[in-house]
Amino acid sequence: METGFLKEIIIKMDKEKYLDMDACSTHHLAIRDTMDVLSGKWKIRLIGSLSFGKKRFMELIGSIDGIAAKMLSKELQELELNGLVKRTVLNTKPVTVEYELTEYGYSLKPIINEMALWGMQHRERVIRAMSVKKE
Amino acid sequence: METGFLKEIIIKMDKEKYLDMDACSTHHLAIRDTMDVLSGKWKIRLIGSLSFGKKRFMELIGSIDGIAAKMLSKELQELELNGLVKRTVLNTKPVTVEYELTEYGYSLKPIINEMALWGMQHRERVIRAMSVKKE
DNA sequence: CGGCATCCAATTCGATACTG
DNA sequence: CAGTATCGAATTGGATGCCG
Repeated sequence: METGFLKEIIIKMDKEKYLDMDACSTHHLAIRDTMDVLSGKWKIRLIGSLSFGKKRFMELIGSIDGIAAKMLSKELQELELNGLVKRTVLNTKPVTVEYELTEYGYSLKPIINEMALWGMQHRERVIRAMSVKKE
Repeated sequence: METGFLKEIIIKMDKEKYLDMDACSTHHLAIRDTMDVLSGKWKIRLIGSLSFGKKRFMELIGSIDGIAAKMLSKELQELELNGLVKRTVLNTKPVTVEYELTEYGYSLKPIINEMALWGMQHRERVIRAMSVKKE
């Protein structure tokens, strides 16, 4: 887990990115990076939940309806790999683990706000289109 | 295809979204909407390519290295369903089809810029972490 | 409690062949 | 030219059980 953070990303770099830029759009690699970091069924909700403060593993399971332990574990690890989340093991018995957003995690705020704004506008647009369709 | 635009989104609405908001993060549904619209292996590159102007189907295949006709067709349809891309069939023989970004498509610009910015910073962060690791 | 291993289902992606 | 159809591979997500 020590070197995993780098290893995984290096693999991605070598595999299909960072080398085959075309002239059409020079930013799509960086955009994909961002999308990849946020991709996964639960990551947005996870970040949302942690944005209100530290939470333990079971608290997260309770606060995110429908998530299974395996997925929670997996997506937390991915967020941790990318430095967005900090994991702290507490000296209790049985073990307790606390998760929290890092400062770097909070740096996603502008993007997330942009996406929330556009998503809301998009939904309104869809609903408007629906009511037009009905007439 | 006439009603598909609405139908697909309505299905999504009924299935798992728009109803189960929790108190933790009230925006994650809208954020997911945005992510869903941009998800897919080629959509970002497609938008990037079309941001330089109209292109025909074969031009897109030529400008986006590695994409197969099936995927191009599929992702163009999804973008069209969401109103981001306009499709025009020209009266030629054989048929020619032109694709272009709509005004609405260009409304993604703030998000895409935000994501490109964060993605670049993230990559720099990773590279910096790598060189630290080497020492 | 906080996971991991295993197995299974669903979705996504790609290669190839075919059509008006 | 601009697709569709079909098949198969790969990735992703979920259910269950085990373990320290």
